[in-house]
Amino acid sequence: MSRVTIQDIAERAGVSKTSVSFAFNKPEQLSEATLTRILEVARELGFNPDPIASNLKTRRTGCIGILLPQPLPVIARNTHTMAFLEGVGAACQDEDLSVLLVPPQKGSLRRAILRAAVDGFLTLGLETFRETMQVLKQRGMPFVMVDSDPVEGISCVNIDDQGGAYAAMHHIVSRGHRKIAILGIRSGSFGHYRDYAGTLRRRIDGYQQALGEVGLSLGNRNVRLLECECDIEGGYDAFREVWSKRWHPTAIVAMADVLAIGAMQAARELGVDIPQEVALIGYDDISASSLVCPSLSTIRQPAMEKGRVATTTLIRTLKDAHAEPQHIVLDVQLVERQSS
Amino acid sequence: MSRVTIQDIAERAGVSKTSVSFAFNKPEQLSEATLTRILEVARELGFNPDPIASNLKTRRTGCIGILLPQPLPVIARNTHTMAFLEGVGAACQDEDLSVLLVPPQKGSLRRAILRAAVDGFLTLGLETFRETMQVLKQRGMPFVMVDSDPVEGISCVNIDDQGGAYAAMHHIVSRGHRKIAILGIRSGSFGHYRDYAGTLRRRIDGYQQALGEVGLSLGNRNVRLLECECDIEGGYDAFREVWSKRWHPTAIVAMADVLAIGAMQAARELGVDIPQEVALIGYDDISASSLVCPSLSTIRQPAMEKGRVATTTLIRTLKDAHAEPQHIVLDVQLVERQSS
DNA sequence: TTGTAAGCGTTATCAT
DNA sequence: ATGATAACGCTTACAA
Repeated sequence: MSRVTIQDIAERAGVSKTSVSFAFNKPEQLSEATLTRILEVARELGFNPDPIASNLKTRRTGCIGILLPQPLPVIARNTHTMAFLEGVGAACQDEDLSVLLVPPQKGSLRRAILRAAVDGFLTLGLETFRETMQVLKQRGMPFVMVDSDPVEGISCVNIDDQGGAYAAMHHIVSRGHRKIAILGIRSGSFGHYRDYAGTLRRRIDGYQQALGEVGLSLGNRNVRLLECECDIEGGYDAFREVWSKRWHPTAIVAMADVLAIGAMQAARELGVDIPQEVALIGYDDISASSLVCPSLSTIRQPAMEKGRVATTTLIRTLKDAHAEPQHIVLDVQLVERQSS
Repeated sequence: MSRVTIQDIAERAGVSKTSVSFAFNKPEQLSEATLTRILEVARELGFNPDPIASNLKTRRTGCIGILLPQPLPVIARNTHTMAFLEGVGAACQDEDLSVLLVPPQKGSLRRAILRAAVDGFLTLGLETFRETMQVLKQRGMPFVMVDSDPVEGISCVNIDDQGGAYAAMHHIVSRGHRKIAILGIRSGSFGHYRDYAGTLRRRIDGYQQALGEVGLSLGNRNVRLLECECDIEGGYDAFREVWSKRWHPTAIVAMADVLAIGAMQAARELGVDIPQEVALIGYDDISASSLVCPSLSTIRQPAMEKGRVATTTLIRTLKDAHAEPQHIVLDVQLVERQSS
């Protein structure tokens, strides 16, 4: 028993393929009699229009892709990304769009982009965004970049990364800390923070700015950067590593709450008191941050809002290819809690 | 400037469409000379095979759909689901599959299923699984059901819901609690827990079993069920509601950790001590549960493993349509922490 | 190694 | 209100 097609229904109902198509897409064009007859036959044979064929013809998939910088398992572990997804979902609901998660294929985003059957892309915190942009443009597909460096002529949604990082570090140094470990996010420029781009770059800049105001700097002996896998375990490992050395910081500034929370766990295990022995501040304000003990000071960024805004921007472009590209920057906010 | 197709490349390179197709899919079939020429031309014109057209012809999309029982924003808020997704992602990586998140469209899963361009589905905690199964079968698409009632002839992955629920409630009653509030998950059978199916049904059964052993029962005056939206806020609201009444439980058993954590927040705000005044136990063991204060007793279920197993099962079916349907049940485990 | 030609299952255009 | 027919852009026997 091979696949039932529109053709089968047409024959069986004694009408043309056009009519069958109408029955599903523009029922109002059909007389009630034929409509019900067609639907009846379709139900009998268990027919439904093939979405792929339909996609090909209409050049629409009803589906937007989120281009992920890392494999799905890593992404799913990051609460902040999930909050972003929440916003995306909210914006998609009204338009009945589905969301395709597009991680790198065999390590290559290029492949992944070229194979994804979607109407448009959201890119999330790309490092290699120059190259990726190229591929996206080549596919001639609308896209909105989130957490990358703004680019002329392309819609971008960002948060005030530098301002937030400045606020975090300022908070720390203004409390007198002068021995500071920064838990960074491991990236393609591993070991070379000077080569950072996008979000990472701006955050480092913000940290540097606040450090500079008290005569410190990342090159300095007393300010150290560790680049971690961006999950709880990454932060956990980082703290243990830091504490295994002779040099101990009096404060830890993490580029993500997940890292801070991991560090907190390690600290607890090692009997290191937070905030007495080490002050700790994160970035993101994920929902766990207010729940942990001690509660985590952090920089709140509107992750969900970011997802929502990026998605509505994309949808606008989807509907009107000539919509003006937007550059949007969302505000962040220092949240002081117990960990600092 | 219209879309560049395989035809254009063929003409420009002076070869047939076949050869161009080979260049991208079976390069080894081509002489080095023609291969490079074709690729050269393709690069020049910025051509890449259209995935949708390719999907139609090959009847493969390289994409599996996760059928979600609720809108995406709700799902994204649930850490447990995200852990599941982590497992799905892990299993997809090797096969270069993407994941399409398929929430109900205009409230209807049916519509969503029929429009999704995927190779197979994972269903997640469906309540109306009878009807949904029907639609899935109609589409003739492989699928694996997760967290539903097992069905003959269809692969299902479940956890030992009843055993876990029994363990949770047993833990509570064995500590002497006789006034108990259960925070349930709001479902289609709202207000009628006797109509529950699937996971909810089995958990309720497990609770009942343990309650029965000490002469209690859900119908009882001192065992109350509240049905909550399954997120932190839902648990928060529920606790406030419970505490606003004259009747106060000495223990709260939540069907999900997110609910328990929400309740914990409300308790803190109201100055209610956990576990002194109320003992609290959850279900799932999401990552936040070990981090909150007091840390949350719960039933650990292998969410990620569930995702991984379900996905590999689906992949097996994808590769061999005649693979034996599997019924898999994963174990759970009581985790005693401070909240009880 | 490369070319020819027949689909894949729809939708869209233009008639009638 | 309904039908004939040509796309949509690609893959794949089969032939050369």
